[in-house]
Amino acid sequence: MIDPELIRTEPAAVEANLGRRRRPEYLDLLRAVQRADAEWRALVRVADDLRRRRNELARQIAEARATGGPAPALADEAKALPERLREIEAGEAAARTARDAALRRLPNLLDESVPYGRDDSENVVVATWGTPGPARPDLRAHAELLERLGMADFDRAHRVSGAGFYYLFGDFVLLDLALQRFALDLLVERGFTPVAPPYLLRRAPYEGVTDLADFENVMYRVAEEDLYLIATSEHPLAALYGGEILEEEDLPIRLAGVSPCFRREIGGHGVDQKGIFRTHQFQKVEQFAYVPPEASPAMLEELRANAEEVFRRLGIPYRVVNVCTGDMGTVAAKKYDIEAWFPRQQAYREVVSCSNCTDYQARRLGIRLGKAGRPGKRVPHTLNSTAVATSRGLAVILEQYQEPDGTVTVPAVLRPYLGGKERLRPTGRRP
RNA sequence: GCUGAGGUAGCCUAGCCCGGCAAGGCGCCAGCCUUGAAAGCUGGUGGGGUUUCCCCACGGGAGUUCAAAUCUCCCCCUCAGCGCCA
Repeated sequence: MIDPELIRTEPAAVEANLGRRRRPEYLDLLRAVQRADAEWRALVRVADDLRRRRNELARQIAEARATGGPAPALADEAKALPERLREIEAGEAAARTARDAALRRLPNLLDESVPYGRDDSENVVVATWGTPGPARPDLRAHAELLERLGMADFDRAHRVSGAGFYYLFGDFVLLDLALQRFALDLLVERGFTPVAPPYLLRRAPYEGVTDLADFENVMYRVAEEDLYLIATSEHPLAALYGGEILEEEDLPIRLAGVSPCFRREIGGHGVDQKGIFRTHQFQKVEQFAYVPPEASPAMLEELRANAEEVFRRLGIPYRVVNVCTGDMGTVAAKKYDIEAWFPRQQAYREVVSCSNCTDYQARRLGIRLGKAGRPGKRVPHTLNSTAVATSRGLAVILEQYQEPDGTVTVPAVLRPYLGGKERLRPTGRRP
């Protein structure tokens, strides 16, 4: 949520910033916020005056009763007042509701450094690491490779759960856990606290962390319950301190969430239709940070460096893009994507998303920064970044480390987590 | 799921029966005192506004009333016991 105070004091700057998104409905929403806010503020004054008078009269009547009988003139005025106040209060509530509804639908303000662009094709490459190999037409699609290894069953998963689900078996399950544990250990080394969060959230806190469209398109809702399956552990980690006051000396807070992620909408078909690249369910190790406002740009680079380190140690070439205006979501003010090189596809594909959400989530969640019981609260900034998602992280390993004989070399950094195993081989047995 | 107890400021609590300016403690901030610190003492300690002042804030909402933390109704949440259960 954008700071309403900023909309009052710097309307032109807010309008210019929202304008960069080239979505006229946002400017309409801004005007709706301004209109409702002005109306609300005017009515608050009228209502305050009426309440002051009501309190005066109540006091006088109480005093009069203590000494003698109530003065009739006072009683008449006192009787007439509540109805008028009720009318004003109704208008005040309506204006406030209208303002807040529009305010909550406005996206975050974009950082100055976000490049202008229409869609993801205009994201700007800011770094590359490693050298993409030559085309490898011999490589198998990762889904086919897994089936041949006897380490995944997609057809049966589709039968019992639908497209987008999968069974994994044997050493590949251990590789999944190894990849998570490797990323987690890296983060612990760098001062993060591992967190196993709840996998379902209530609607109210959930509305603080994401935008309404996600409830329609992305999240699974549990029937008969006010609960939603998390789409990423970012969500419970952001909601963790909702309504609380964080103290300066506790920041920065660095959390490493480990959880499954559930998503209804998983995008396109084609080359990825079968397999573990686009799925309704996957595991993710997520970085999350709470920082004072002035520290968020540096923290964004820190999270990005951690995510890059995961892929460097895995030996997987990648590039980093600065996501452009047309590809930005609602919540982030600035976002890097890390795109890993998939040698069979001869393409960079997104494996990490690293966002500075500034004060947008924290304000919606009612998180404040300051001393409990003292005035002068600020709103902290929140940031999040994938460390590794073990759908796509595994998929890229399967392409990068695939051998001509259909086996898969285990990346050296993962071997300690697999009892030193160097290679995934076909089991030759059911499943 | 059943029964009961609760939700008051950053935290803990009183007030609720019987309606009349939300009391107290802890923590925190400042001052006094002190070589320094602690203790002690004094004052302050939420949000908003047109800032000597006013309004709001007792889980949320509606109602009764001149006046609601307090009375009535609806809803939410937490805890405990029981039930069920990996």
